Amino acid sequence: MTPSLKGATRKTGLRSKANRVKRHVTIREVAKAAGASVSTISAALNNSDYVSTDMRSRIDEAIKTLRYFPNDLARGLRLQKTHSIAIVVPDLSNNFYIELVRGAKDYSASANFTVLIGDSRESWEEERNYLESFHRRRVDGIVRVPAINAVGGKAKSFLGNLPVVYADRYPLVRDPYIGRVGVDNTGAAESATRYLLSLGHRDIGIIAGDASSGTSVDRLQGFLSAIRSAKIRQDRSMIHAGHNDMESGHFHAMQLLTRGQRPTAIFCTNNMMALGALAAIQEIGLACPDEVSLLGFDDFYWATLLRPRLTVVRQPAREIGMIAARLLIDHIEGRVSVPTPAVLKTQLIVRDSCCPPRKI
Amino acid sequence: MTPSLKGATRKTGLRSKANRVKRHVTIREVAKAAGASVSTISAALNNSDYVSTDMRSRIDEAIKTLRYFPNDLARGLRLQKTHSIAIVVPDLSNNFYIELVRGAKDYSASANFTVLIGDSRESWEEERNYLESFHRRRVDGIVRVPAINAVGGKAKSFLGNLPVVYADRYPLVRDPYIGRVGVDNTGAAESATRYLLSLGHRDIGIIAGDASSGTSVDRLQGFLSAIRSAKIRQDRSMIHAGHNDMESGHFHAMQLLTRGQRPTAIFCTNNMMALGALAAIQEIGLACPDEVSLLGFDDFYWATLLRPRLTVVRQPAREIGMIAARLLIDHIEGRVSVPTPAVLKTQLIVRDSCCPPRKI
DNA sequence: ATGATTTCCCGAAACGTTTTGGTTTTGGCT
DNA sequence: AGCCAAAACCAAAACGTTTCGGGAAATCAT
Repeated sequence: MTPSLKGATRKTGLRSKANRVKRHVTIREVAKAAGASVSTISAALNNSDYVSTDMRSRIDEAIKTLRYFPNDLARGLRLQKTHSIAIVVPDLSNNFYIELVRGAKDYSASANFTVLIGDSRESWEEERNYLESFHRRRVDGIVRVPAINAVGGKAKSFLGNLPVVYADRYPLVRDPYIGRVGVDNTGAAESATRYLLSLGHRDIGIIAGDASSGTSVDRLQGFLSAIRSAKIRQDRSMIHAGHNDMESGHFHAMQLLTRGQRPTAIFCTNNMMALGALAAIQEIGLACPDEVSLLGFDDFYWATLLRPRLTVVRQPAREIGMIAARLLIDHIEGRVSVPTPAVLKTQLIVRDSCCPPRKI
Repeated sequence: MTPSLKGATRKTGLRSKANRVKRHVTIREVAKAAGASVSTISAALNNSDYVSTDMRSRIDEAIKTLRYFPNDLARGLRLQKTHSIAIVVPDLSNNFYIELVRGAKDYSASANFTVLIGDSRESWEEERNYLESFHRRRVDGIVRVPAINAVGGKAKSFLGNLPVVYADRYPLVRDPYIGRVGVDNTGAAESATRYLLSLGHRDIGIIAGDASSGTSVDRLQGFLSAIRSAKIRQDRSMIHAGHNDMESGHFHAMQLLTRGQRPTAIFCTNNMMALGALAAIQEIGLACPDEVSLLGFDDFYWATLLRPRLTVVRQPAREIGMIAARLLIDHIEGRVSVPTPAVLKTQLIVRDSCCPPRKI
C-alpha cells in the first residue's frame, strides 16, 4: 500500500452516517441542476462576465427550486473580505446608542454592507470579547464607542490592523484609528452651562463621566471654562465623576443635594445620569425646576413624557452613526478621506427642567 | 503546451503586487514560526489530541508574538457550524427587547455561543433581510420575534431549515419552529383587566396590537373574556388595533379620549403604545389617573420616573431571552427537549396610573 | 532483544466560494 | 468555405481551517 494513499477516498468525518444533518445546498448542486459548471453559476450570481440569457434563466430556475443561499463563510474566505462592519456601543438601553447604531446600519445598508452589533454594557471585558469575536469573524472594519472603563491602547492587540473609527467617545491614550466623529463636546458643554448662568444660577453642580474618556473630560472642560469666565469661585465639591449610568447619576445627585449648600442647578453630561439625577430629585421631594434645575446631555424620544420635560443638549446621534459608517466604508473601499475628526453640531433643547433659581 | 497546464503556477489574483493589503496571519505562519505542522497547531488550539508541553509552549509563544487570531470563516466552513445564533427583534428602542436580547446573549455566552443581533424596526422587509443575511452567514439557529406585519409562513424560504425558536410573539400562520417561549398572554391580560374592573371601571378601552400576531390576539382575548365574565356590554368602538409603537398608541388614545363617552381606563397591550397613550392624555390635559386610568404591558427601567408612575403587567424579558437561547442551543447540540411552549409568569406591578373612576 | 502500546506529530483532503486563464461555440465577414 | 473576433463556458487553484489516517519515536511488557 502506498504510504500516502494519494487521492483515495478518505472520509473526512463530517459526512459520516447518522451525522448527516441535512446539509445546505451548494453552488455545485445548482450547477448540476442547471447543467452548467460551478464557475458559470458564480458568474451568474455576481452578475458579471458573460452568461447567456437562457443559461441565466436555467440557473435562476435551479436556484429557486433548490432554495440555494450562498455561503458567506466560503465567500468571505475566498474574497478576503466580508462586506460587513461591526459597531460596538457601551449601552443599548441608552437610546442615544440605538439611534447611533441605526444610523450606522442605514448608511451601511445603502453601501451594501452588513453591520454586526456589540453591546458592551460599559464593561471593557465584554467589549474586548466583542472586538475579538468580530475580528475573528473578519469584519472589514469597526466603529467603536469604547466602554467607559476601556483601557486605552489595549484594543489594538484584539483588532490586529482592522480599521476602526471612533464615534461619540474616543480614548485618551489612543489606539490608532482611521477616523473619528462626534460633536464639539467642550463647546456644547460650555454653552449649556452658559445657559444656566444666564438664568442666574451661580451654584451649579456637574455630574460628568469618567476622566478616562476624552469626551467626558472635554465636557467637563467646557463647563469649567464657562464657570471661570463668569468669575465664579470654582467649588471642587460641585464636580462629580459618574459612570454614565442611572445608578451613578442617582448617587452623585444625592451627594450634591443633601449637603449644606446645595446647588441650584445640576448639569449631567449624559442622559442616563440625568435620569438618575431626576430620580434622586423626585425621591428627595425637591421641586424641579423650582428648587433645582436639571440639564441633561443627549435627547431621547420620551424626554417630553417626563415631568418636568427635560431640557437637554441634543446630539445628532443618527448622523454620528451614519458618518462613522461612511468614514469606515470609504476607507475600506479605498476611498481615502481627510483624517480630520468629523464634528457635528449640537443643539440646546430648552424645555421645562431649568428655570431661574429661587430667590432666597 | 498541454491543454490544461496542470499544476502550474497560476496566480489567483488576490496576491497581486500592490494589492497586498497586509493580510491576516494564518495558522500556517504560526506553524512555521513554531517549527510544527499546521495540524499540530490546530490540535493545540482546540486543545485536543496529544501535543507535548514544550511544543505547546512554543506554539503559544508563536501565537502571541505573531498576534494570531483564528479565522472563524474558515473554521465555520470546515466545521459546518459557526457556534453562533442570531436573534432578531422588532424594536431595539423598546427596552423590553433589549432585556430579551441581553438574556439571550448571556445564556449563549455561558454556552460558548456568539449571538448576532437584528433590529427589524417592525418591518417585514427589514426582518427578511436580516433572516437571509444570518442564513447566509450560516448561524446555527435563530431566535425570532417577528415584526408585527411579518407575513406568516413566509420566513421558511429565507431560513432553509435553520432551527428557529419564537420568543414573545409568535405567528398565527405558523412557520415551523422548534420551540416557543413567552408568557400566558391571555391570562395576563385577563387578570390585568380584572384589576381595572375591581377598581370599579366599566368603560375600558383597549389598544391592542395587530391581529396578525398571535400574542396580540391572545391579549385581546384575555381582555374580552374578563369583560364578558363581568357581564359588561362589549363596545366594539372601545377596541382599537395599533402597531405596537408610540405613534399608534398616541393616535388610538386620541380617538378613544375625544369621543362623547370616553373610557375611564385604557389598557395598552405593550409599553410603546402605553407611552403614546400617556402622551395623548398629557396633551389633552386630562388628569391621569383621576380622569383616566392607564395600564400598560411590559415594565421598563424608567417607568417610575413618569408621573404618574406607570402601572403595568411585567413580563420577565430577560428570562424569556435566556430560555429561548437555551431551547435553541439545546436543539443545536442535539439535546432534544420537550417541544411544549415554555410559558413564564407575569406580574402585575401596581403603581399610580390606575385608580377608581371618578364618580359622575 | 522483541513486540506492543502510548505519545507525539504530520500530510493531505475537504468545506463552498471566486477568479484566472484558458477552450469551445457562435456568428459576421470576405 | 474559411477566418476571426466576440461570446459563452469551464477546470482547477486558492482562501484558512479541522480531521483522518498514518508513522516515528519513546516507553512498557515480555
